[in-house]
Amino acid sequence: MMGRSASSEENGLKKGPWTPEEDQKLVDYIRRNGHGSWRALPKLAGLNRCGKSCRLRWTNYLRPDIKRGKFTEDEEKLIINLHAVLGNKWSTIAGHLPGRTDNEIKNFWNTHLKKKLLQMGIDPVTHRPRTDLNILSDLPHLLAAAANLATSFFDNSNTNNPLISSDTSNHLRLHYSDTAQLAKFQVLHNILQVLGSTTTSSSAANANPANLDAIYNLLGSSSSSSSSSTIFNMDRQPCVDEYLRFIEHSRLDNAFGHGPVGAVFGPHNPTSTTHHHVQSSTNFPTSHHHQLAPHLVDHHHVLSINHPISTTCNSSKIISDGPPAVLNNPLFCNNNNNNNNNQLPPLVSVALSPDGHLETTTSSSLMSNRISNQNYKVNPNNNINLDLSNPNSSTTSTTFEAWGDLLDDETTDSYWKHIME
DNA sequence: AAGTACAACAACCGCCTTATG
DNA sequence: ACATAAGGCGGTTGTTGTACT
Repeated sequence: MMGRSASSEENGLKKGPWTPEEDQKLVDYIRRNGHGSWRALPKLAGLNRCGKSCRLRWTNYLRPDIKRGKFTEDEEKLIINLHAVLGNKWSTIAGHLPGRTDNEIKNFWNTHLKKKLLQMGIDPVTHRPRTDLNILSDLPHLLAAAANLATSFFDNSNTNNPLISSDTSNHLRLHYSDTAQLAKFQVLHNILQVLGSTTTSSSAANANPANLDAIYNLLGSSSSSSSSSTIFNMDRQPCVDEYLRFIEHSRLDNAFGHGPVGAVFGPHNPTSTTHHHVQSSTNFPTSHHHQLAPHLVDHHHVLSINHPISTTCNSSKIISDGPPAVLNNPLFCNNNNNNNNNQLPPLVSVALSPDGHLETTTSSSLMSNRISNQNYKVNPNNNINLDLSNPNSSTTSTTFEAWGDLLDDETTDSYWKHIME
């Protein structure tokens, strides 16, 4: 038995898992008559269930067009991409995966994808590097996980790996020693996020010099173990020094209230009134549900989105009553063209192109266009249409790729310029 | 072999929106 | 304009299956 007790409830209606006999009754009835009114259905079909239970059983399990079985890699990537844009809008996400139900996708996310992202040091809610305060205490584990992941992802033999784009330019074909450095840098990147994001909180202790020393030591010890390796063709030590100076700089900036890093993950400060179901209220999830990944917003393009648009997405009415609060928050913005040299780059950006396309892009593809992107096309009827026909969709930028590109891209963000140069 | 911990997932619950009178 | 019913959505629960000790 699964789920709830199968015993009769006080109203006399059965709950809990469905028996094959019940399934048969439901299927037979709907085949003959359609479901009609769900409330009336159970009686007519001879089922001792509430209509809601019948509807759920039909839509999530018995419907003939349901695809069962393991999620494919493409489906997995698509879910991650859609989640980065839509948040926990499971039904909307399900609308883009034929044959999959929202419930199935939700379960898959909670049991598989969430963990996968966490293991990579990526916050599954924001799709940004993890910022939880345990990250420092979890450093050894994270480092090991990152190294393992990076090693496997950058294995040349793994051609299906989402971190490796289809291009053959050897951008990402790093040697093992470099891979290890890459992994460390990824961890450091996370640490930086933590340091920056906690300096305005009561946990500012995380940014104390002792922690910086610890980080420095971490890298220092590594430098002696692989003396010849370099990071992206640069001497490591100056780079590390620069990185740590950057941390300090960010920290000090924040202390005086004008540093960008510390507030990157701050409140979204929504301007809209309370919306319990954001799908009918704004064209972006609100901070109330923590569904908008702040990094989705690209400051460079945000201004052009600053007009009311009414859109529908997968038949759910979405009305914008002005730009989401985060769009007005420079702290969530890319730094392509601003003076926040210290701000970390967003992994994915949302942009409205001149011809009215709402696009999501990775930090690197903003510049290099090397990786294709999901396109949300706003058609004349103001319907957002996720273009899945894109032949490059199998190489669509994901958080994984974004990380790879993030470390690979030498031109996208002045932040990385600042560090690397 | 038995016990324990965890993963998986169907099903439920409560809340919200939409439809209808 | 309002009340209520119905449908839909997202979060959560609780049992089963499996891996591990």
